[in-house]
Amino acid sequence: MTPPRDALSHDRVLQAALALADAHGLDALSMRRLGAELGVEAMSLYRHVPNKEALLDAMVDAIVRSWIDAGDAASTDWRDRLGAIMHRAHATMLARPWSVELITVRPRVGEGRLRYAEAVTTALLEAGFTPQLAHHGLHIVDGTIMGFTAQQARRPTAVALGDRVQALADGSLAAEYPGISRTIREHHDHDEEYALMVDLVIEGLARLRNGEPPRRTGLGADYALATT
Amino acid sequence: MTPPRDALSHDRVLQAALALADAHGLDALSMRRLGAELGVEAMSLYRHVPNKEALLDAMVDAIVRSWIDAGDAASTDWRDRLGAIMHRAHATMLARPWSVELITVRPRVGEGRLRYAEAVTTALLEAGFTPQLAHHGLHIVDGTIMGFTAQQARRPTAVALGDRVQALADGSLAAEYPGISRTIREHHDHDEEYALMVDLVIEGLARLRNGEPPRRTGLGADYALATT
DNA sequence: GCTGTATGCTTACGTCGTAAGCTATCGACC
DNA sequence: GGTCGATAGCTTACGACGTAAGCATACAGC
Repeated sequence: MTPPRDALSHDRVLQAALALADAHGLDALSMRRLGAELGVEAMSLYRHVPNKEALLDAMVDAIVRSWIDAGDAASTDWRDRLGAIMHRAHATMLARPWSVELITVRPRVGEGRLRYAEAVTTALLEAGFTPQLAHHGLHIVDGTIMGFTAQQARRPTAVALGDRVQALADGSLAAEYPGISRTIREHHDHDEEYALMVDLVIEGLARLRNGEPPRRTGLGADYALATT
Repeated sequence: MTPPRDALSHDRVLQAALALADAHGLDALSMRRLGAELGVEAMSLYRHVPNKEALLDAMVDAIVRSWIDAGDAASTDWRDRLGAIMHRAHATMLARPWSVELITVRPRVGEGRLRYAEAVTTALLEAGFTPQLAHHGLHIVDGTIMGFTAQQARRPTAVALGDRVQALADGSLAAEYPGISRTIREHHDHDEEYALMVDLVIEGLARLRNGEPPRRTGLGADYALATT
């Protein structure tokens, strides 16, 4: 009945999943609905994808793959190479807010993640970082990208219990939260702020490479975990 | 039938939810199972919790609340105060790996999160940061905590497609991923690495406060998002 | 003792991921 | 050209899930 021209395939399923998440969010991505979007029953998808988990992993990898770019290696300055990757990662994740949750949480490593890790690692190694420090650097860069972006993605939809955010903004909670009340109304350019953090991290990495001894902070205090 | 001594309450439900997640992970936390754990039907929980979302939010807030400590304000050095908070946050999240996913993703702000944000913000303000910079600083600290911890929590369970991680470790993929292959075998103390990043971030913040002009990295390149 | 209110239980609905098996199409070969 | 195996999609079904609606019980205040 269905002409083989619009036959399913792993890639068509993947693209449709990305499109569906883009259009209606991650919660809307059910196998049934995804099938419907492709004019097909849910179970038909299982001919091309082992299960939903694998599909999510493939989505993550497709996105992470776009973080690196052939042009990166052309630049000789490791700072620019790293900065470009970090900014591209940030921009692509924010363009699909649902991806933040997926990427920060899924542990499965695909081709895309490996290539991204490789790009960051070699940039550091070529810049003269020891293997040990390059390893640390990868994790620091990785954590920076994910953490800042997740925090930023969380913000627009942030709602405090009982509209406390509103109360903070108009100053009526100034007694209880004086610090936040003073800062919350600052004008705020998110991209600018991210650029600030990227520079901060890259500069910090440079100092590590140059062997400047890190100053140990906050480890003296007893920060034993208080299990509530 | 049930004596009123072990009556339910919002708090008892919350504690049971935390315990259940601790024992069997977040996926095991269903209303039915949580009820069973309390010797009660699932629907009975709804007398004390509006819905599952609210319960998850309460769990997050209970954990975040433990990140700050009355002792923090005692220390005069803002670096120590910040460092203590960051290390405590890291430790408590890692003690309950399932919490990482919850905390990094949920946008709802409760009492605990507000108090944590307030603690970080006032530490920065009292250290002489401008409100604008203190605001940035809060987000940078927040991003650092979440990002690094999420990345670390993801790692132990990381599995690459077709055991590629194994292949990387024994060097058989050295041609394709030379950088990773060189660094992956480095001995690795996660807490040490986190301490490195905490110091890096705090040092970076200190420089910002002192007005050292950040060096702009990676913004020249075209990092336009490539929508796959 | 009566009654109103709080608490937990029962039943039911719609959704989810996916296992098992059926059917229909099509290319390759005798 | 007729047969046959493989491939792709469909049907049905099961056991979860969150939660809406209404019932039953048990206690507090009069």
